[in-house]
Amino acid sequence: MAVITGLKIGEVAKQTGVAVGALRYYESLGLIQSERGENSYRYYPPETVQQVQFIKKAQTLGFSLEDIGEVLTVHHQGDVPCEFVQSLLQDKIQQLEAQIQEMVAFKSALEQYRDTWAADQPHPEPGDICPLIETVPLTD
Amino acid sequence: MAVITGLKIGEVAKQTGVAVGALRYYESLGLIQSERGENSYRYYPPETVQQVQFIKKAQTLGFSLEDIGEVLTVHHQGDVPCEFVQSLLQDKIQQLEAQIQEMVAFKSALEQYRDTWAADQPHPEPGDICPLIETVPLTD
DNA sequence: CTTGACCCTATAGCCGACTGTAAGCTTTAG
DNA sequence: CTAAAGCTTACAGTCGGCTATAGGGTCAAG
Repeated sequence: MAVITGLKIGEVAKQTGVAVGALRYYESLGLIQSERGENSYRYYPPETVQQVQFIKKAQTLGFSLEDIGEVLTVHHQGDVPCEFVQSLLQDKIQQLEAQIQEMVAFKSALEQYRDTWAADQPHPEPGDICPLIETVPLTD
Repeated sequence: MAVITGLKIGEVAKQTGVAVGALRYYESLGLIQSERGENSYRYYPPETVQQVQFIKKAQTLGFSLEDIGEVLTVHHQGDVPCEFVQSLLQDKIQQLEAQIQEMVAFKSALEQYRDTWAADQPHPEPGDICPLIETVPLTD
């Protein structure tokens, strides 16, 4: 009879700083694995601590849990997923750049409104709620 | 007997380009109001079209429906909410600026990783999933 | 033997702005 | 008259990464 060894979920939580509920969530997504004891407790192999830290590090880089799952899939296939990670990272950088550009443009637009409105109030028309906002065009 | 007149929800939807479900949602938040017929249909006064367009314009400026609700509250109190709108706008601009700065810093960090990793692969240690990501520090 | 710390499952809630669905009335066009 | 279009309520689902809760079982210390 194989005695089940390993870390209980609270120990993994303590060693990684990740909440117990989050760990169960990771497991539900297949990011980590456990063996079950007769008490139905989860017992994690010691390397789980490293794996959870890996997840945290990847999150630091802006990777979603889904991204991380794909990286781990590549890993489980016996490959070193570094190339894949690099392409994901490049994607993230490009998405970030695009978002930044959008936000900068949007901020400029808002500043334009702010400055125009500071200069002079538009003449209100009947039915207006705020004559300032009424000057904003409808973008269907 | 007062005959109930006004626009049915589908007509408002057609004239504003806002989905019927969204209009009902706005009404549930108190952003627009209707009278009910005996058939329990909503009948909107004609100015609802303008009000919905106002909501769309305010959304264009990045205002949440909650923000817009506050603006409308000021309006219903009989005040012209332009000053309030201007202060909201200024807040949005500042939040946006802060977010942009964060994203720029984050992007730089990612580019640093990308460039470092392009230069040379770190030497893998046993248990590593991706030796690249293992170089990322844990930020508890 | 009891108490408290720990574990389990299953479910709901959060954030925002909706969309989609089911089941059932009402109105309108032909 | 009938069928389609339009309206109603009420609720579930979406997105991501969790947290929180209820109602239990298990385990270690004193």
